[in-house]
Amino acid sequence: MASDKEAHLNERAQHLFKTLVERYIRDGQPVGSRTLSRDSELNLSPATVRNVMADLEEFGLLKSPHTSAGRVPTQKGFRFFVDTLLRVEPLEQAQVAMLKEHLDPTKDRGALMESTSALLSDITHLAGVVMVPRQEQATLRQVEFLSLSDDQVLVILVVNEREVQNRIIRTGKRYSSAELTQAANYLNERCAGKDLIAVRNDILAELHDARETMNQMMAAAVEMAEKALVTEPSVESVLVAGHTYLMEAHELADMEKLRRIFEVFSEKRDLLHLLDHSLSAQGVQIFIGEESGYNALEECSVVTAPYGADERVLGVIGVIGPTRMAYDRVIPVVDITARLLSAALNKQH
Amino acid sequence: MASDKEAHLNERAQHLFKTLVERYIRDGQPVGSRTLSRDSELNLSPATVRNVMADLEEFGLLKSPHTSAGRVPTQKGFRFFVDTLLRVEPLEQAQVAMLKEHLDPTKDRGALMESTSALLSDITHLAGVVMVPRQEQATLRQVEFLSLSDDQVLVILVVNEREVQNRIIRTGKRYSSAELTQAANYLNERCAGKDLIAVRNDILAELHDARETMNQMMAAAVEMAEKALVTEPSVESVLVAGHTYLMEAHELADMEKLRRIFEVFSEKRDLLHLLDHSLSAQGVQIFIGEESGYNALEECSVVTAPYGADERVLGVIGVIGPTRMAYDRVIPVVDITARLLSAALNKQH
DNA sequence: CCTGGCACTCTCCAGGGGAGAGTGCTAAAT
DNA sequence: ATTTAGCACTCTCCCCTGGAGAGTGCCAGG
Repeated sequence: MASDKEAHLNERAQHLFKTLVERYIRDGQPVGSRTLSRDSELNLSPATVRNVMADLEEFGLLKSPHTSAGRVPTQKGFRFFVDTLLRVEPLEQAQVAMLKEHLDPTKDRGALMESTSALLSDITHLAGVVMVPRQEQATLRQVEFLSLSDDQVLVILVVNEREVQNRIIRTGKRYSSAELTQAANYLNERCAGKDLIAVRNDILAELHDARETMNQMMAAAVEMAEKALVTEPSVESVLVAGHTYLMEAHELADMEKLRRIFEVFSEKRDLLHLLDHSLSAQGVQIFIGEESGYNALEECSVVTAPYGADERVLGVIGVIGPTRMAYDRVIPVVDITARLLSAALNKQH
Repeated sequence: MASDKEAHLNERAQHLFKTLVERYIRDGQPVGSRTLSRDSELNLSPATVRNVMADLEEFGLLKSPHTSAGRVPTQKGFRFFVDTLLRVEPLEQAQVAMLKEHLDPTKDRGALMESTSALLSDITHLAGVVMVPRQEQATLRQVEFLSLSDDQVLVILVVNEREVQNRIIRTGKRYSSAELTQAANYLNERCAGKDLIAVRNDILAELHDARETMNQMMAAAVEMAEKALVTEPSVESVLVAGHTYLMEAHELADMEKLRRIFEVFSEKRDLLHLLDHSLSAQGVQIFIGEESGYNALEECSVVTAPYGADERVLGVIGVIGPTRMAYDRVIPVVDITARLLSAALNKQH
């Protein structure tokens, strides 16, 4: 078993492997035995280092691009490095302060999310992504109806204290503005403070149980609430910033590869699906290469962390960059940013 | 004078130039005398064609990448081609139908704008951009206030019939929800149907003229209206779609050029500024290469058209792609799309 | 005024070394 | 038994070269 063998990697091999990966992350070029023997402070001859490297290659942690080109970590190698060798640097105080300043709880949610993705990419020089809260976890605060034309009504929902959603629904008949106000009042009294899902279930139950006993006003309220709440969460639920940083990455210089990566960014569906995996995780999660499940990202890594408020997970933030990224710096950035974002959201009451 | 000389270009030279540009737009490769003599149906020998080409080069309409590589239109050449030689093809009926279907007036404005940029890029295989209406030209329909915390109030503005804006303002004191409702009623009665700018001016005038005679309620209304309306128009006022198409363009294969172009897309300010120029134009406008005023776009062309509703220009749509683009197809697409978008917006009452 | 012919120029590509980097293996040293 | 030095070997990279191909400019003749 490979994992057996890994367990048998002696101290020295691990140390050499670690310095090799660190060197590779710095320079982006295959590391040879001579370089490595100098870099590691073990005073070993290149020949000895070569032997160890051969072993590491055997274990699948290293590979060489070609016969005489030094060695490069494999994906498995990066995984091993991240899991057991990596020691992250704590974030500089100045950067924490900077993050705090920008993640100002008085901003509305949209602005907070924008700032977050921009911050992530600015600090890490990678692409920053933010999955914004899904609507299901939204508490209704107030609802407002406004008649537009014959059969169209504009619905304004205030949810989660400071977030406004609006949508246009088609109703069966024309409602007067008095009727609309009444319906809104009815819903506000009855449902304010409830989760949107709960509201919807209530409404459907009502529709089913008491159809005949409903008065005109309730009927209107029910019809509109039902229509307004079935609308799916807006697809606009992923933000990407700074993808141009990826164009500087030497290992992604191939236009075709890059195009496929950018296409993942445009296809928000895929990105959402990817971030979904991290929703239930505890803290920072790392997907190396193919682990993300997307061919287009086979030379990329994704570092994510969930964020939330009131003990409830709301969404995921993260960073996408070449597999060869400075994990020791990126991980704390994503981690702290998620915490500060959560804190900001928590203060929004 | 160059323009003098251009005027003296005889029929034959113009014809040859036109076919050369068309050929170059098709293939993207320098056109030689032999090819051109075959392509033009003039039955001229390559040698004759060469003489004409030498003249055209003299006029600055053509240039050759190097001694033995055929010729390519210059920016000036493209300008001449577009201005006086180009004959646009009318759009296929199927595509018009497709556009009509997607530009459905029952969508809200945001969705319409999204669709427009997506359609532009899908049809032309270039980057589609849409400048969304600036807020100044917004008619207030209804306003709503909601108390958030001690000194924060959520303001919801319904403008232009079906568009909802919201922002959070800080007030000097805490208002009760009764006060807020009163203030909202006051404003709704007084200002519904007016332009936001006008509303703001009204409010400021009121503040100045009658400070002492104002009652409590009016004071609240005025304070909030003032705060709510000074907020600048959202920076989110440019949409870009399909920029990955540019990665397929052979002449933009250089990563550095491409990065600079993509940076223009990210810096919405620049893009806005560029589109601003077209706001006052009548119909389709074309910027070739440096004419756009951005170095990053020196190998690109921009084709724009303003759109609007009720005789009023609201914004600009357009397409950005390599200078070598199929103008005869792109121009009508941008033109018709702008018209259909305007029509859709007009129907939104 | 057009055309055929011709010398010329320039790119592109394939092939050939040489330099440099790095490896694997073996045999000696510790 | 592990480490090391030495050596042959294998790649890539780069530069050079030479030939093929494409296209040009110019000139002289139709």
